[in-house]
Formats: sequence, C-alpha cells, structure tokens
Amino acid sequence: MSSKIIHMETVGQIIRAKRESLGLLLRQVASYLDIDQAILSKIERNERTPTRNNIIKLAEILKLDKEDLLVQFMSEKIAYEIANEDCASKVLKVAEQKIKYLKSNLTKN
Amino acid sequence: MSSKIIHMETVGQIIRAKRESLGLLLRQVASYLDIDQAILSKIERNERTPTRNNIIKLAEILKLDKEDLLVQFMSEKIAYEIANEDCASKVLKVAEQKIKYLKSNLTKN
DNA sequence: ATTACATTTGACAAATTATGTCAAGTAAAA
DNA sequence: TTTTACTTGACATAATTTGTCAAATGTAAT
Repeated sequence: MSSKIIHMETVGQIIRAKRESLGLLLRQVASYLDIDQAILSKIERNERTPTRNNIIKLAEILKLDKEDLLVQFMSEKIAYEIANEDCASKVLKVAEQKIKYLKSNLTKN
Repeated sequence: MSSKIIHMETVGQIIRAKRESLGLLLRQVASYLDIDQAILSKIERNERTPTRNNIIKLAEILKLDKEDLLVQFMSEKIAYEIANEDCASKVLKVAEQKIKYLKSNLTKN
C-alpha cells in the first residue's frame, strides 16, 4: 500500500529550514563553511551545488546527520545528472551491478 | 539460480574488442570521432573517460547499440563516482526515488 | 520615510578539471 | 632494419566549478 515517499526536500530546502529553525543567519553559517554568504544563499535555493566539504560542515553546524545529508547530496547530484534520460532507471540498475562487482573484487586484492 | 552477472566489461573493453573484431585501427576510429588516436587508446584502457559524443560516434562506427553503450557509459561513471562510499546502494535507491518524483512532477507542468 | 539588517542578484575572478595535441617511445611483424 | 600499430607522458587549451564583491532588493522597526 501507498507511497514510501513522504517528503522530497532538496538539500537546499533541508538546510534552509534547519538553519532558520536554529535562528542562524546566512553569514554566520557561511563563515563557518568558509565561503561567502552569497554562495550559501544560492545553495539553499538550488542555484549552486554545494561541495562535499560544504555538506560536511553544514551537517556539523546545523546538527544534521552527516551520513544522511551526504546521501541526499550525492543522490540529488546523480538524479539531476540522469533524470532527463529515458533509460535512467536502467542506468541505476546497471550502476548497482557494477558497484557490486567492484566490491566483490576488492576482496581479491 | 546464482548470479545475473555474466560479464562485467568496461566500456573501454567493449569498444576495444569490437574495434579489433572489425579490423579497424585506432587512427581510423579516432579520426571518425575527430580526436587524436592517443585519446582513443587511453579510453580503451580506461585511462580517460570518453565524452557523451565520443560514445555516440563509437556506437555508430562500431555498429554497437547506441542506447546500450550509453547506459554502460553513464552507469560506469556513476559507479566510479560512489563505489568507495559505504552508503553507495542507499544513494542509488534514494536517487531512484528522486527521479520518480521529478518525473511525476513533469506532468504537472 | 528613514534606517538597519538579512538576503538576493549578477558581473566578474580564480582554481580546478576535462579534453585535446604532439612527439618520442615501445613492440611486433614484414 | 624498416614499417606499422599502439602507448606514454609532457604540455596546451577549453570548460566548468567555485568563489568574491558590491549593488539591489526586501523587510521590519524607529
């Protein structure tokens, strides 16, 4: 029964909501990330993609689960990359096979 | 029963095998792709990643299924991107959800 | 309405990565 | 030993990413 998809927030929406709920200003968070607040503003509105390091620092200062946020971040990047392909789901399936194959071969080295 | 994974060739291996079976030279194929044969040599040995356009031209000249080769190409890129993450399979699952969500919202515009 | 403050915007700069050329090197066959 | 195919690595150029800055906008309090 029914969808597993409860919400589908972007990373930007997640961090903006959390930042505001903590009462932090753009410039405060941006300074912690060591970037200009203009970039953070754009990240929150999906005009710029954060770097991996941005994500890690954001999780820290916003008290979000780092692993979760990274998963959101990476999956968002991948989704954006292939969403317009009609073979998108096939690509993901094959990617999964390839990863399994790669990991199974790690044991052999 | 057992593994669905029969072979797990890279794009490089696929095109090298096919090129050789057709008796084509690096320089012939490279010229068709409008690149230096050094690049093609590297692509075949996984030292360089092909461009999307390279893949399309390769499918043409090597009489490979374009869609299949593109799927291999894109999934390889994704696999390479996240293979070293321990949350790799979660990333793929979430990516799939996001893509479904994006596509369901296309109808609403 | 003026001031003060947070955010947004766009032009631009710097750094990084992707893509390519070239020429010399290796290897094997003729 | 000359020719042929391929490989290698140093380097060049182009494209993309990532960032800065200052001006513009929005918003709330004085």
